[in-house]
Amino acid sequence: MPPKDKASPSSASVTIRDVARLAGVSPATVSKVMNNAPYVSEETRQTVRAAADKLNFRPNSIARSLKMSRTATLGLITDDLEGVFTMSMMRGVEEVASAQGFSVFLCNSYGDVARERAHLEVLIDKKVDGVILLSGYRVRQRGAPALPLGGIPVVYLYQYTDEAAVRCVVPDDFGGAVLGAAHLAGLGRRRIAVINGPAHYEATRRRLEGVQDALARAGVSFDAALVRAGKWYESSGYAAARDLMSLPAPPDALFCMSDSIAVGALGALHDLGVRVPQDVALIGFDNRSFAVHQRPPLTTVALPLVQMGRLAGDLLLRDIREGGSAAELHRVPCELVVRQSCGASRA
Amino acid sequence: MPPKDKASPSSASVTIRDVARLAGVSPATVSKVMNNAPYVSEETRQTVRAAADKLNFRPNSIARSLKMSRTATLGLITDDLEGVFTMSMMRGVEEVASAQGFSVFLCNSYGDVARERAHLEVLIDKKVDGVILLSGYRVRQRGAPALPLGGIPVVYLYQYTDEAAVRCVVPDDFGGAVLGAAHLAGLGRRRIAVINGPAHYEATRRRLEGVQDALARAGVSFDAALVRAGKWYESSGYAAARDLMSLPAPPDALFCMSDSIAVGALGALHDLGVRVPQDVALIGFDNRSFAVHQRPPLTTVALPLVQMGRLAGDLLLRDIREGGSAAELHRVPCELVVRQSCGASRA
DNA sequence: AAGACTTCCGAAACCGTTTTCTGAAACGGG
DNA sequence: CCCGTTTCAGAAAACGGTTTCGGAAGTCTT
Repeated sequence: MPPKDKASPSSASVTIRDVARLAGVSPATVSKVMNNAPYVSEETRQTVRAAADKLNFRPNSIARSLKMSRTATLGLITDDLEGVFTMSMMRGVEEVASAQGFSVFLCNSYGDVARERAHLEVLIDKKVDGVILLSGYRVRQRGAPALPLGGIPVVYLYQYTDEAAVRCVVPDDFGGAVLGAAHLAGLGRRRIAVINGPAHYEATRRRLEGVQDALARAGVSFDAALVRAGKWYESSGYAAARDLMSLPAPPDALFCMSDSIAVGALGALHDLGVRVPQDVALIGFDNRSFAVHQRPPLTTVALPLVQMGRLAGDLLLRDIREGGSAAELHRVPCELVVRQSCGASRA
Repeated sequence: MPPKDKASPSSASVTIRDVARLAGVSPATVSKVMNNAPYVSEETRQTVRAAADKLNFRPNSIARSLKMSRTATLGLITDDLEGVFTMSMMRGVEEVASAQGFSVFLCNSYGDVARERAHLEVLIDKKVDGVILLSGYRVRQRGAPALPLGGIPVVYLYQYTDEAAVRCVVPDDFGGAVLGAAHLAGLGRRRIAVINGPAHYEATRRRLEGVQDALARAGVSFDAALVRAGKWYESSGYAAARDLMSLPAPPDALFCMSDSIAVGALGALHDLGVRVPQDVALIGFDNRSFAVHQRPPLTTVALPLVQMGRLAGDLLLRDIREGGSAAELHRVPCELVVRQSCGASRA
């Protein structure tokens, strides 16, 4: 009996009017029970609900959005979808967003301003309730171009900006460095060298300040002759480590500002025949996935990427809910993950 | 003069009626010129356009979607947002989607069926035009749960399924293995061992068939005693390599079915004092980011992740446009990237 | 018993587009 | 000069929900 239309449970979309008709009430009433609005009797509630799920009714959120002008939708624009830190942060925001019933649009700008702007316009047109600008880079981007945000809340993730009234969430580089340096000092290391990233990064500056602070507090002297700055990559770490170890009084610990640098340094130490951690302790930064697979496994300070993503999502959702938008800078604390390259194992 | 409303170029949303009023025409006409519909004079076209961008008019795509019941929106559900292969595939689909004016919703199911289902329902409610189910795992997922797709097109990415009328795109594991094995054979290797992944993976089976095929074609005999199966991880590669090299007649080449396995094997060979590539050639699979940083840099067969993503996006968009949906399985070809672990350098 | 609330429900307007459908004007052919 | 066509423009009806508003009934006060 294919002609019977009763057999198919739904197929073409069933509207609020359909369930109203079946329940013998008005569309308005159906709307009210679907939204748990007051002033509808328990009896009709039951009737309507029964009708609704007999018809397998699912409210059309497009229609709802049109009326309410809220879409329960976020935009996420990243400048490097394939960046090594990107996906963990994305996981954080996706997690809190979907937990609160929001969906997130994914946009990749490839670091191109025009593309970013285009994405943003589409997002605005699609009436997202807020957007997160996520940078896969560490570069501090001062004076970002004024974006055509349609008056919706924005938060910058892993990115600084000078724009007024936007929130930023970044890792607490200073605190992270303190953690690492204190660890080294606590293990008895006294000549602590640092192999830093490029000088123009905000992160490197703050991390360096962090080790200085921690060392001062621990009573070990900081030797400025023991710091090298270079690139974030392995080769840079390799060269710097060789250089440092050829000093008349070589260091007994290497604080590397990235895990990549650390594996480079590890290679140099290996080539030089110096033992890690017996002769020199080695610590990295970032907690990249390969850190655990080094020999010895790398002690490192972890970037709180997922937490940063979660915080960004929470801030944005709160702004959406409450309308506020103070220009706060949130530094989320790093975490020390100790493995074996410093000579101490977990308690 | 704050009371003047003329100063602010837009602020509260300007609708099609506003520009109609300013242009002195009806809303219908404005709609027509915005969509380049025929039967409107060039003169009014100009007038309307002028009014539109004087008012900075941006059409409300929610309203449009409501009427048209097409949202220019895709859903992408991944079971492992942080998976090592996920983001490259995502980049591919984002690329083609946004190039064609589509936005993509990002959903992370954590491999949890209930969560996947929940996401899917939200996507359906949000009236996405199609969805991509992206698996970060290699596991073949036969008989996936029948999902409540609301009659919209779906494509499975990096994932097999038995469901009717859905498209799948996966890498051509067989062809990739042929590439690698032929490379080894062409370099004169005769005793080629393979360190495989778990036996229950479709990928491992096909890859093994690939090397057998290539070897047969190259006239080098395939020794079944020279294959080991294990996990995808380094430790597995390490153990297998040691085992293989302790044979009375050890192999002169190791075909590792993942780059992780290969670096494990590389470690074993190093510990054993056998030289790579002089004594034994080593080839990996996947082209992971760390492959290039090995010593020697790893020759490997690259998974065509971005291309797979692009293809999935193209297929889906085509289905959306044309309504078709044949259940095709697309195997996209892998690519050999030769570095130094096999003794041949690039031409 | 009359008035003041309170509860319950539905008619209708609305959100901002698109799309008929109708009609007027211009045009062209015989 | 009259009668098809064709071009152009607008009124109005959707699309599928939410919300205001008013009316009807019921419940408490005095």
